[in-house]
Amino acid sequence: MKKKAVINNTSVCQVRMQAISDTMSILSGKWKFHILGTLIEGNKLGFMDLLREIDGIGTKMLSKELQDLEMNHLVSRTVMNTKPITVEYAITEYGATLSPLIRELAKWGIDYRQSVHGSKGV
Amino acid sequence: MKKKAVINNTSVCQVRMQAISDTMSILSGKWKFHILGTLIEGNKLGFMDLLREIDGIGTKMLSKELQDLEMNHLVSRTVMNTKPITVEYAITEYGATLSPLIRELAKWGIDYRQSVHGSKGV
DNA sequence: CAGGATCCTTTACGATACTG
DNA sequence: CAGTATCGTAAAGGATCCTG
Repeated sequence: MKKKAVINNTSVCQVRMQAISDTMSILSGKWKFHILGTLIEGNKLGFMDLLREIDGIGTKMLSKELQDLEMNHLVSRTVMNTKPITVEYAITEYGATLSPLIRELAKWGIDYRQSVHGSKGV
Repeated sequence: MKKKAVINNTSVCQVRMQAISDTMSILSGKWKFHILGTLIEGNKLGFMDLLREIDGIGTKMLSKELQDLEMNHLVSRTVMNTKPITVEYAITEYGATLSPLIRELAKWGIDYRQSVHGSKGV
């Protein structure tokens, strides 16, 4: 009985850790959350729009991260028929399932600032 | 009018990006979510317990990440009066505020597996 | 405009061995 | 048991320049 409980708990942990690893690997790096968050706000943005909105990112990182996100079906990429060509990036329906996570991430960060500013410790 | 709206939106974005950066920097690295998740499940674990539960981590990373987390008041460290000494790590009340975030992270990872296995694409 | 190619620096991480 | 010290590798990220 006890042994079984431990085994179950262990496997539950394994599942959680695997899931967290998956999410982290897909959203790894310094910029993906910023890109996704920006695309969730204002849908349909050009490469340059993103470059301007996301403070500090360069063209190399932006294009690389966008490719990663596109590969995982989190953002869509549409080449417009203009001259010179422009590209529109947008969040996909699937990518939008990350909204709660990103909201939590931002919320916690804001609360953190408050807890550091507001009181002394903690 | 229009200009003001844009400015507001921009500053809202800046706040979000700052918040996300804060959270990411505090929870950076490969292991912090795993450590926190493990401590949230079973409270009060020893160094070796964590080493066993968290698959793949080594002593160096574990001790370093635990120090980071302790500095940010997310976990507590208690040296027990045993011989040889043992140490108990636990999640703090403040660290527990990360539960929703970690749950979301794990949930999304699980859903992701499902969407990859279940159907072909997306 | 959108991005690829190149080069370079920094950091993260891991393995191993050692200590109170 | 609970770490620290040392060493080495790999990956991430940034700056700059170039192209269709």
